[in-house]
Amino acid sequence: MVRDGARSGEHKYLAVRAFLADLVTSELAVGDAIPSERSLTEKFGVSRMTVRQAIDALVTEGVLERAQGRGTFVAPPRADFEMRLTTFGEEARRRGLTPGAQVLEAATVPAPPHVAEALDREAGDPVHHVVRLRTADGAPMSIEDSWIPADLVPDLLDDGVPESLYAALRARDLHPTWGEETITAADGTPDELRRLEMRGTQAVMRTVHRTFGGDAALLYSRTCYRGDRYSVFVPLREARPTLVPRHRPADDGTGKPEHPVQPGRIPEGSPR
Amino acid sequence: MVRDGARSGEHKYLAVRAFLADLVTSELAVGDAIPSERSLTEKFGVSRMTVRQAIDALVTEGVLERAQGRGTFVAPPRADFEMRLTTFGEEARRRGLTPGAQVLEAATVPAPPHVAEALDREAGDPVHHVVRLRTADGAPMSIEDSWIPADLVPDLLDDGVPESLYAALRARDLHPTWGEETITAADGTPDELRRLEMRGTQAVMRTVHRTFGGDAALLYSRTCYRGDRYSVFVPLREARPTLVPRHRPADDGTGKPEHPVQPGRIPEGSPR
DNA sequence: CAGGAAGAGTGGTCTAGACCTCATGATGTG
DNA sequence: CACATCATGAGGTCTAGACCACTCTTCCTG
Repeated sequence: MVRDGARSGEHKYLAVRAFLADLVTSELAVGDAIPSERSLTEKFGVSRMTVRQAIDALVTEGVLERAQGRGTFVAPPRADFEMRLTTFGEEARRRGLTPGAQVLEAATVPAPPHVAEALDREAGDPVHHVVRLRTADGAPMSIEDSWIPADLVPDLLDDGVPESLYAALRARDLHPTWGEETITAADGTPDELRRLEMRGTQAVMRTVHRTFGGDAALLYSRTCYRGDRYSVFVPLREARPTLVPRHRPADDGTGKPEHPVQPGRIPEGSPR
Repeated sequence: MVRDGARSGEHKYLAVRAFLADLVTSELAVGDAIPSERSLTEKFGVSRMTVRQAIDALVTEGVLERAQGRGTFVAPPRADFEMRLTTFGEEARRRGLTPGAQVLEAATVPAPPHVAEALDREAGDPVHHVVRLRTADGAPMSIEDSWIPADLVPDLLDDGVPESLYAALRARDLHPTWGEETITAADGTPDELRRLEMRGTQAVMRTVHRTFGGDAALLYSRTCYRGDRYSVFVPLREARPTLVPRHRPADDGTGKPEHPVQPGRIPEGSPR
């Protein structure tokens, strides 16, 4: 897991990987070939399996592509436009906009039932609740309702609302590792339309979002975006038949808990 | 690449992989441990590196999880709820609904400019154009505008509109491998609202979609979903700093084309 | 009984080769 | 000049070990 991220020479394959990563970012362009596996073997004085381990990592990350008989090449950057776990601020800056926020509410409160369920806590457990109007280049973009379990970051709101909730989490070693988002379209409420300064149209995009890190749910949020100013881009993978494990056998007593936070289940289904 | 999918004994690591995949689907439950690497070594009479190659594949697919010092375990099924390249019909059935379709238009026409651009063709090239009202359990769900290059499937519309466009593509060995989708929320037009039988609300979710297979764009579609009946679930990966290749150096003449269809570029960005 | 040490078993990294298939360009040959 | 052949070099698979790092259990000691 790489404890401090410091020394890259810990493992030989990491050294090779680092060399190749640097090559890709500083020397090569898309479509260029990297040095052959055997030449890397000599350059680093390692065995070919070790070189392949380094290359394999970059291939599964989508940075490189192998072509038998021809070589290994820099892959076109899909990375650029994949949906990722980012904050409103990071995303806005990436698109060349200046992000802003106006705090509408900020308090530590007992978790309402639906929040508790989403965060895998008990109803009534203390959670930080922040409501913000997000802007890009000064124009209102979305209204964001966020909840964070208070025990993870007790002092989150002590000095006012942090610029970035993610940054605050990361500062406490709570690194977001994955998340999920459910998107719907709906008519905005009069209050929302007013806050978002929408006039011609009234359609908004609503998202329900959860962020996970380590074993726990870190953040639950509901956001309402201006329909006319916001779009979401989603890459789709192949729908290959997926390996699905056998169902848990009637949960006999021997249960090994493992995986405390079972993903999914909340969204999309649950009509009613 | 596995040509026919027939012989699984071609490569030893594929045999091990197949054994483990079968184990996962038929014997093990989430959280169970698979046999240790060394015991698989004996069972199959292969070296440990070969066993690891098989396990690695399943780990990167998300089927298994390694834990140093403890073992390798069946991972919880994310697969279940990832956004994938599916058709309306498959998706509806997966949610327990009966899909239906009413063809509003079907013709082979010269590609309008925006369609040509999306499909990476010349404007005016012949494309099949199909407009359908999609229903689930009889209730209108969406209006779907689809374009497919005519040269890929010349006889697509000869016997009426196929039940499933994807199935028709697959039948011609044009397997969709990946796609992209841009989602926005907007007010439906009066015509759309009427066709979708929407009364209380008028927000719709619009998606612009492209499907790719092999080297070519196979399908371009614009769909308008009822906002009150449709939602999209998106898993989010970690936003790790991505390796970005050096920019193409002013495209000197030596250009190796490669990668004919450059992904993205159309959606989301392009403000201007 | 509590705490620590040792051992066993797991995955993680690594070697120094081997032979295979595939793509490509040079070399002949008709 | 066009086409087939072959050599070269790339990645793909595989071996039979080695030692390391980590986890868990068991057993011994205080």
